[in-house]
Amino acid sequence: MKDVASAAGVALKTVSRVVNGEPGVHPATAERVRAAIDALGYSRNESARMLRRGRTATVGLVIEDIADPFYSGLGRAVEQVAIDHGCLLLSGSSGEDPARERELVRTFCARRVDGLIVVPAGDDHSYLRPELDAGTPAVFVDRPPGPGIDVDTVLCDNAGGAERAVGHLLSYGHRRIAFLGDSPSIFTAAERLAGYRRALGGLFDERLVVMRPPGLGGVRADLERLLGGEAPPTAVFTGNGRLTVATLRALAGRRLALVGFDDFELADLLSPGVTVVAQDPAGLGRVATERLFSRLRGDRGPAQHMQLPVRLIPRGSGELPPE
Amino acid sequence: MKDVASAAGVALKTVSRVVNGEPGVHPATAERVRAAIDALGYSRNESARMLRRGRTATVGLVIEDIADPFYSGLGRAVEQVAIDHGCLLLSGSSGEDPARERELVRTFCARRVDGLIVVPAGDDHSYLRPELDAGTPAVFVDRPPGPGIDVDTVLCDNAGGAERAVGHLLSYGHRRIAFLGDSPSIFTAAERLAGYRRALGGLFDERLVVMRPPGLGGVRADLERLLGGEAPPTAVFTGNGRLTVATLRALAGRRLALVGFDDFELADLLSPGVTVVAQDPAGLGRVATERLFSRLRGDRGPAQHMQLPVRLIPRGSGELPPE
DNA sequence: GTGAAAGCGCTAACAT
DNA sequence: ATGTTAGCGCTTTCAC
Repeated sequence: MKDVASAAGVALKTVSRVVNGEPGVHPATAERVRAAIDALGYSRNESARMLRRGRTATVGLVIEDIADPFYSGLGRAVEQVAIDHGCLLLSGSSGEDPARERELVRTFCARRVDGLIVVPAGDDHSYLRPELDAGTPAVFVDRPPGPGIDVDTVLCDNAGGAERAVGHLLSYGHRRIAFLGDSPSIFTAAERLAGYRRALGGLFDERLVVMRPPGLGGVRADLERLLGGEAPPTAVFTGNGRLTVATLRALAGRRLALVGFDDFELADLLSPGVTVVAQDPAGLGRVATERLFSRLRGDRGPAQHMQLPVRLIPRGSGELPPE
Repeated sequence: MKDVASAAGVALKTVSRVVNGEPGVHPATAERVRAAIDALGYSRNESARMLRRGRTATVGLVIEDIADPFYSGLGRAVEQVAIDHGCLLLSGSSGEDPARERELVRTFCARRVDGLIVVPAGDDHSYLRPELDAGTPAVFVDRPPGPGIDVDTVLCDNAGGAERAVGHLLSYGHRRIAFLGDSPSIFTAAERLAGYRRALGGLFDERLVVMRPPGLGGVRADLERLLGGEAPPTAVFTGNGRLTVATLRALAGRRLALVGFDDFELADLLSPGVTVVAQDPAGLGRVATERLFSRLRGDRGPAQHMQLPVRLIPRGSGELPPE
């Protein structure tokens, strides 16, 4: 920049004005400066700019795993909104590990990101208190923060969706409906269990509920046990996309009514097509990031808690009759 | 930091030493400093550190679309290697738009990323010359840079894979094998066409080749035209994952032998299972990023051009006999 | 073992 | 319309 200034025969500040498109520079001078910039291949050092301005034009995104289609769809939407606001995205995967989540948030904050979008892995977020107090806004997506942290949240209607899924199966005559859910420590899994239970009412039978992390081996064994027992289920409700896929693999062609939470590519091409309760991952990301930017624009109102609707997509597997 | 120093009754430099774990600080002093840090909730300002050190501990990743499973798998691997080296990831999607690719690279360079991993969208990368000369290493993945830019590349064996795919269909008795590829301006599409052609030799018939961007409408029409013509193909080779899926949708259950380039989730659950030539997206990302870090470690050798193998996974659709 | 001073490259505030 | 000065928060260099 110093070089550009002397090459153009102006002061530093004038170069700064030209680079930032600030008014009050004579067109001829501006032209001279631009020529010097091109000749020297100068580009503004954003590190210095950030330091001086106190803003980094960066949003930090902590998600579970960018390679998971649900989260990559969410991430893409976050990226798009960030770019629309002139910000770049610093991202990291927590891999469902609270310590890693915390480490990522810490690192992002040390880099002074302007704001955070977090899909939390843990349930203690007291470590965020200082950052929030220091004015770094955070929006939690897909899952809420632990107790005592009152930030904006954007969730989907987990319980309602589960209720719809199970209601759908009930309406097709099923009375024994199993639930294969993720670990109950995960917020969404617990919510979906609650919706499942609410829909079943008196039909609820805890022997038909299995909750544990996905993994084909486990799902296969669980399914064999359920189907081999006395009074086996005639339908199954799977609590997330990975469990749905694992269940389809484990079923290996056996016909069993199934509704899954989360839509996934090719669900329509399987036979039968897989009936799902579809969330809108991109919508979650978009709404959350817009919320973040309205905080960055100065919104100091109380924390907002938004819930996005889900929709049931019948494709065949959820409309199979009992036995 | 100033506050920490005065709270602990030491100089700035001593705080700096403690924060960075540099030797030469009395344990008692260090303890006092650490106490002050905790009390004040201090955390090092990385922007300032970056400015001073000239290194940002950040890798820039430019890909086509983070929501595409191929690229999100690649991105995850890049992230992992970056983290293993203490770096964070700044990422952006180009959406197959050369201008956007260039803009992302420019922005990343202005932020002084230590290095770049690029899946290029365009074929003119002369804009990278100044950055490369300035010492910012770049590794191109999945597709090579345009002419005149000699950087490390990590590609997969596109032509060889296509040859394998078509050879597989030939060995099952097919003689009229169509190729549905992406736009020929895309490097991988052109390479796969070359492999297809090489495998067919004298059987090559340009009327069986359609190359254009994916999109269900187009694929459906192309397929109808191919299958409705005189001497229709008995098999089809699809040039990437999206085209494979679009083709499966367009086929809507009609049996036609098919081998696709790129593996995808659930390919094994369709009936018949979809035979594919599988790339290793995570491998591409990992190898490329390791290459980048060896450059950052000071490797000044000539540009390396790596090629990762692909493997054919027979699942049924590629083993269907003609008609 | 510890500290003082200079400066990374930029922008904000205040001249001119 | 343009320039000068100070300083963002840190690390580096060199002195103690």
